[in-house]
Amino acid sequence: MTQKMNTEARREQIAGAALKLLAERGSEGFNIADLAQSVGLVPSAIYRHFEGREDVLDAALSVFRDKVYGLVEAARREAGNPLIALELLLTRHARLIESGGAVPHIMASMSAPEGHAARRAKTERIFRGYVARVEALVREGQERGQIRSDIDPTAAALLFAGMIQPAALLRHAEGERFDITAHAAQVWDLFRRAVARD
Amino acid sequence: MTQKMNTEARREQIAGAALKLLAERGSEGFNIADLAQSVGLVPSAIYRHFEGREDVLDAALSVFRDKVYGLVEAARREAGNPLIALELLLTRHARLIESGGAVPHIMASMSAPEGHAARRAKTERIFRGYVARVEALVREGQERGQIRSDIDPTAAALLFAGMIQPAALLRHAEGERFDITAHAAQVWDLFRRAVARD
DNA sequence: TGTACATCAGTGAACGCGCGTTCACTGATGTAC
DNA sequence: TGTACATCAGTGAACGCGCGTTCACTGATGTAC
Repeated sequence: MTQKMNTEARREQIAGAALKLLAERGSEGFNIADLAQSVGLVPSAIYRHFEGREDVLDAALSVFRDKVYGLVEAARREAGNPLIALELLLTRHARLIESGGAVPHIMASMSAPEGHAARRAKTERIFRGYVARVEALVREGQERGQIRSDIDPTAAALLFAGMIQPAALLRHAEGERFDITAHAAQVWDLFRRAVARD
Repeated sequence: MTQKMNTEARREQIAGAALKLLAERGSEGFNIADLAQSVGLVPSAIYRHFEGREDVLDAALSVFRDKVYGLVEAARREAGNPLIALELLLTRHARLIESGGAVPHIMASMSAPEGHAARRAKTERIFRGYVARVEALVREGQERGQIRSDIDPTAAALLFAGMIQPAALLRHAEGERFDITAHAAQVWDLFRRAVARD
């Protein structure tokens, strides 16, 4: 028998493993049997800690949310100003995708209309929260005079969010041959030229 | 009994209906029973015209490809110059999403790693073909002096592809309240400023 | 133009696989005395 | 510190539903004569 763990620790472990599987295979390919195996358990053991598949997905989404929001916070904290924070954030997104984080893929897969309505709603809430945080950075940049004041912060934030999305798809398609970090740098130049003052 | 049709006509009809369902529900939510019902047939009748579910999805992807490539061609043909062609293309993407075309959603759903490898490969090929066409427009713009020559056409094309993607997600989340056409106009301003000469 | 026949799209019942979920049981862990 | 007991995480067999797929049959359509 696999080593026992108290249910809180197990929940966290399972939710983390679920997010990893989700990134690799999407919500359609995600199944309880593989999840259980990835943490060294038997499928039925999952039900000691979660009510069911949907409950696991919900927990994985929470882990995802904390991770992504944490990325924004870290960038804001570490950078001296909003524009550099955005650049740093983009670089880290690129790195996350490179290491298999598959952020856009998770977003798309979880917000797909086939799933439970609650799951979709939560995914969309997470996305809106992300956009709102980027928007706040843009506003701050405007106040500090780094970003042109005639720009709509929402539009800029959505453009920012879209910068890595297509690249992630290409990355999947072409694998190693596609250099996502180099791409991020080039697209950042374009973005900067679009929004920066001067 | 439903009116008989020759198999070629039925195939086209079914493939079109499949694409519509795909846009509404994603590949996970797509099932043979609903597809059959949407064309007024019984599930088993689908197998008169297709080898199986995967074959239907393949046909739907072909319809999708022709539709999207057709959009690019039309924009190029109707516009006087590359920059206007891109603007026109963006507007039409926005309109397509508004009317439920769900382009980004189909891309994401069909390229998800859970499906048949062949299906994923085809989706990625379609996407690359799309990017290549936009890239060609960018190059043409550079030759004509409309677009700055120090810009990497691939980066510009990928940025272009990303412009409507996040908006599509928000559109799903917020529904009518989110004006995708207005968003497209704002983001176009940003894009134009990033790539246009002067 | 009318009749006989072949073809083939559409039907509905049945099958079977995958997979999420349940349940009675086990045995490890930690607590009470 | 040692023993008895309660708790609870982990197990494996079994169930059942959804859904893609098969198959023998039907009857409409179009062609040959």
